Amino acid sequence: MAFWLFKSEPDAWSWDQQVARGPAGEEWTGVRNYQARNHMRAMKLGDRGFFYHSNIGKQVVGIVEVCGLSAPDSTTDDPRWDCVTLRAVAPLPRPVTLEAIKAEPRLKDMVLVTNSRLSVQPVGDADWQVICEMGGLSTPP
DNA sequence: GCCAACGTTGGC
DNA sequence: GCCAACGTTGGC
Repeated sequence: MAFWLFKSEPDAWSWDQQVARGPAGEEWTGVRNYQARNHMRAMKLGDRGFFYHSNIGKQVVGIVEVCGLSAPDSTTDDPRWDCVTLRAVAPLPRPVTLEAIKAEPRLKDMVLVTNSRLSVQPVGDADWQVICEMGGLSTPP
């Protein structure tokens, strides 16, 4: 299983809204960046991801699961853009802030730190564990 | 609100 | 194919 990180401005789409969608999930529309799209195309059902609030909060707030493979993005007619479908799995008992991530030496190579503009990014297995523990999940769901 | 970093576009 | 101009993102 692979791990990812999805960024969203809570003004546009928040963790609470994601949770409200329930097990059916919601299409992760609006990505207009090739790198981010390619990551979504590489995702498999059951892959897990962090849900990160950018701009407001600047913290990882929850864990999502890929429940629909990459498919044409319904919010555009441009055939270049795809999106996956995500469902909420669990909130982090203690959200992990960008500040805390930057302060953790083991996370210095995270894409979130090295390329802050990429909205869908891969997360290494070790980094996943570290952030889950920082967030209060000793056993990731 | 500002601005640096980055990605994309389009003229040549 | 290069690169200047432009637009967007996102931290501060």
